[in-house]
Amino acid sequence: MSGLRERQKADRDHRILTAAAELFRATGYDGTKIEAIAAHAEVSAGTIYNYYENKGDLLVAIVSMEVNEVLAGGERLIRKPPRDPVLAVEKLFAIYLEHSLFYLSKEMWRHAMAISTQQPESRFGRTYKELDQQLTEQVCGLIERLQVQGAISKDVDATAAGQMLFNTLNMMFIGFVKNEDMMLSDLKGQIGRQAKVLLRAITRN
Amino acid sequence: MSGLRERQKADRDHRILTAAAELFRATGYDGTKIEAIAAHAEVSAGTIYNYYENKGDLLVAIVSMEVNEVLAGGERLIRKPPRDPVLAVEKLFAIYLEHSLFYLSKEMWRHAMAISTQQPESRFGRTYKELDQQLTEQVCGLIERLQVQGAISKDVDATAAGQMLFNTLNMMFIGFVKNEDMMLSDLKGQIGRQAKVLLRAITRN
DNA sequence: TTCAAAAATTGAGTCAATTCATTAATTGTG
DNA sequence: CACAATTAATGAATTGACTCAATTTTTGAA
Repeated sequence: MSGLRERQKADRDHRILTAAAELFRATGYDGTKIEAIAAHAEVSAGTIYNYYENKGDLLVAIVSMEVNEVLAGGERLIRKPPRDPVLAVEKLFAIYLEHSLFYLSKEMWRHAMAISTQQPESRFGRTYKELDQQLTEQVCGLIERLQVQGAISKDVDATAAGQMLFNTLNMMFIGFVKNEDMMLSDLKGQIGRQAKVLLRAITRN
Repeated sequence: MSGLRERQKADRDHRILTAAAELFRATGYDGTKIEAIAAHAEVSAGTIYNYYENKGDLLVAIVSMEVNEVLAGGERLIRKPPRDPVLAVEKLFAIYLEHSLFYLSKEMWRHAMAISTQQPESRFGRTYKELDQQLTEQVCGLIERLQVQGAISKDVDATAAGQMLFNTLNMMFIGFVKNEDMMLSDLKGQIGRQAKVLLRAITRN
């Protein structure tokens, strides 16, 4: 198999994605013309549409990389989480947040979020939602794990608590990417403060 | 000085806004061409741009109406809230949610949210953020009120709790407008479930 | 009433994403 | 190797938001 055609395709795909990632970062999402990506990738504008449905679709590939790496990191933590729920959640969220700007700029995140809201039924929207769900499940998983370990009361609705924590993270993260001046440390502080309210209330003492 | 010019301006503004609201609802945001709004309002496309910065700007006027009416409703409740925190929050959120589709369709909400994310520093973005903050403050206000009334423990960080509750509402509402099949009752159920986790934990017994 | 300044409307023009008919490259078969 | 079928690249054409120079309307001072 791996014929010339397939190699060329993979190569073009890679060139397009790389060019897009570079240009989005350098000149912003709106500031990056499809023609510019095409020129950078040494293909024609039309060709890009053979590989991606539309401009926004180019983003989802990058978002997916980001989130998948973050999920893997989270999985490692959950295997043996800190006993203290506040600490455990803090650590999980730190993994998420510290990786969040590795491939994506704040501006790119803003556009990714916006598109996923605008078109929840597009390929982009569905993929984004799936990634979100995986993250939510991971947080719920941590809460359950802590319940099993006896750190959190068994009476608590772990799924509801996990969702609430993830929602809080998500909302604050949205605020973070909307505000260019906000630092990662500010964000962590804000999330920590709110998560504590819930976690203290459900921690067994 | 209610001269001819001013009356004409107010009239045109009204016609444009009405036309936009009608067409957005009927044919969707993307499906509504500026030319169509102009034709409906009996002005030229160019004129619309003397009244609104851009297409999205037309949405913010509608969102503002919606949220301002909702805030007024909330204020009335807070003056004498139900003693039980779960009930009080449930009731406040019900006011918000039941009004939410009065002027705006789900699709319009999706676009409003998307634009406010995409361009947080635009007029639209800033207005949207302000409305959000007012709603958050109202929820925090309710929690404080319940603390004063002795229904919620004084140890609790009322602002953090209020923000967390509003974030939960907001995230679930985003999910609601992203899912055309979801009913208002489903949404209320989901929010109630999550809010209860926090509220039960901080209610004095 | 007249008319110059001020304010507003107009629609043709620009710009960039996306589409699609045409052209070109690759493949597998005889 | 030749060549028909398949697959993919191309760029000119389309579409729709937004701009702006030209034109029209309104104002109010003389």
